[in-house]
Amino acid sequence: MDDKIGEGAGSSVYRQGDFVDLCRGPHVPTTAMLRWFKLTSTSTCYWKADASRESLVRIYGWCFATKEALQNHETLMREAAKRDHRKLGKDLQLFHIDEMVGQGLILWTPRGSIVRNELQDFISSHLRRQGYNQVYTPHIGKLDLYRTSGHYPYYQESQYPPLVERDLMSKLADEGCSCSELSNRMDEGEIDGYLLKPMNCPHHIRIYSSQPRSYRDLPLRLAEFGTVYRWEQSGEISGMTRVRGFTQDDAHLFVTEDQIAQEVLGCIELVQVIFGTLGMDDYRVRVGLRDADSSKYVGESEKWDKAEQACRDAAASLGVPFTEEPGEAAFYGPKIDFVVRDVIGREWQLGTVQVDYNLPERFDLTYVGADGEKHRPVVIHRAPFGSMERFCGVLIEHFGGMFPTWLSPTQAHILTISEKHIDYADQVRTALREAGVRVEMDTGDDTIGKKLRTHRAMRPAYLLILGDEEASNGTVSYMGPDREQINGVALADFVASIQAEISSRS
RNA sequence: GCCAUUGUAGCUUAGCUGGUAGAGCACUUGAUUCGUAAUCAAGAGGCCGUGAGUUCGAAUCUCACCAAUGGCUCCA
Repeated sequence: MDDKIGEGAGSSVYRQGDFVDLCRGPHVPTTAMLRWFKLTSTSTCYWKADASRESLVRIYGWCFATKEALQNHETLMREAAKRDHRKLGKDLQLFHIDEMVGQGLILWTPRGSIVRNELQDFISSHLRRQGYNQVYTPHIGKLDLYRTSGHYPYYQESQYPPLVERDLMSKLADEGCSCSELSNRMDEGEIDGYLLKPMNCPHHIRIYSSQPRSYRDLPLRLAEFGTVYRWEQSGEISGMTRVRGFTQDDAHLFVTEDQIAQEVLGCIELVQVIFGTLGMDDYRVRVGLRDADSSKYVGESEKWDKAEQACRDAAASLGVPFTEEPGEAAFYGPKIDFVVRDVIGREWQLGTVQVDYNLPERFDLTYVGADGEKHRPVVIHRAPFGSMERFCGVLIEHFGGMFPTWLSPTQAHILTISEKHIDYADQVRTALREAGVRVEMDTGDDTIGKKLRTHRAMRPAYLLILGDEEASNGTVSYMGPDREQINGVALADFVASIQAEISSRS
């Protein structure tokens, strides 16, 4: 009780029949209020979340005061289940996870790759506008790089174990080196190996240090859709939202101290633009600070204080409410996270902006100031989408698989009434393709009813229906994203309007 | 990783207390050429997650492993 409830803080006790519960509450005054209930699942958990203790059975259910409220909730949950990205990902052929490839490793299929590419193009266009430089770095790096960055000791449990060169391995085997000895000698830096990169920052930092830098070069903004690998416990892995290999829309901004506020703000504005375009307005802002257990973090306390204050100031200038949460910081610095809620109420951390005084120190980064002296830059880490995998997973659910036209894997599906209309359909397809529209065509011998049923299921932005009427007048009839039907639009007009819709990303 | 549940064709699934598999959709072929959410018919497709064990005999029972789902813990 002492460590759960702080000194002087209030506590409450609830009673229901013979059951007495010490709980923050609130509880309902009486279970008589919960007339309608349904048990939904059972699971286990541990007393005080300690896996070494015996497990307890937990029973989950829904209860409501009225039958209608319960039924409404059930309907809502059924609708939410239909939007599950794991289900839609399979039905709409957006991605595949293969047992033979491995748990938590996403295979992007052609349709899903289109969505990802469109998103990447979208963000890249904003980065160019904001003066970012695109870079590419490899997927592995020497262990020594991560010893310097601090990832190796501080982030070890989240990493795949190091790769050791073949010759070195056989030499160590000849010497009778045991696995635990190997591991110890790697920890002590006697043996080097390569690590699958868990983060992109060390590589980007080495690009910074590859040249002498002047204050005139700053801010230097290095961006990469960088793929990283993290060892997640098998039970954590889920669909696209929690995986072992993922691509961050990453960038590292090398700035002077007085550029921090402005650059952090620039990052946050980018996040807001992106969320705004995609209609994601159910998100909250979290300022992640370090907690009392200082062994989890690298760097000196006064640097942390400065960085935490910078994050607070930036969040405050946003004009949206934010929470400060101790223990949510990265191991090298505090951060501002954008947390979105999915259709079933789960929260996902997507975009993140982190202020880092520590890595510049560890890598001895410098720039020459106007005074001719060497100064230490500050690094801002930022990933407005978080990772392409998680972001696409959340987006699939956000849109229920019905992507806006610019993101839609196939933007127009052409359906013919009969084989008489194939020639005209070909013309329509050519016109759309030349306008850069992604088209699919069904000239098969199914009835139009069947074709509509089949193609609607794939959720294209537009369904075009072509028959005698359209072929003889050079028009199209279509159902747009709202599935309202519009008939007899001149082909050229339709092409122009869909093209405008796509290029404006509306 | 821990606890629980689950694993039958590309998808959704039937298969009772053990006697080596059925269906719908999708697919292929043929017929049909059709105006708004399933045209008709035929065909093909399964070592029942993997490996052991019990048994005369295992999709079915036992064990181990793999994977998924729901939680716990952790995270982008």
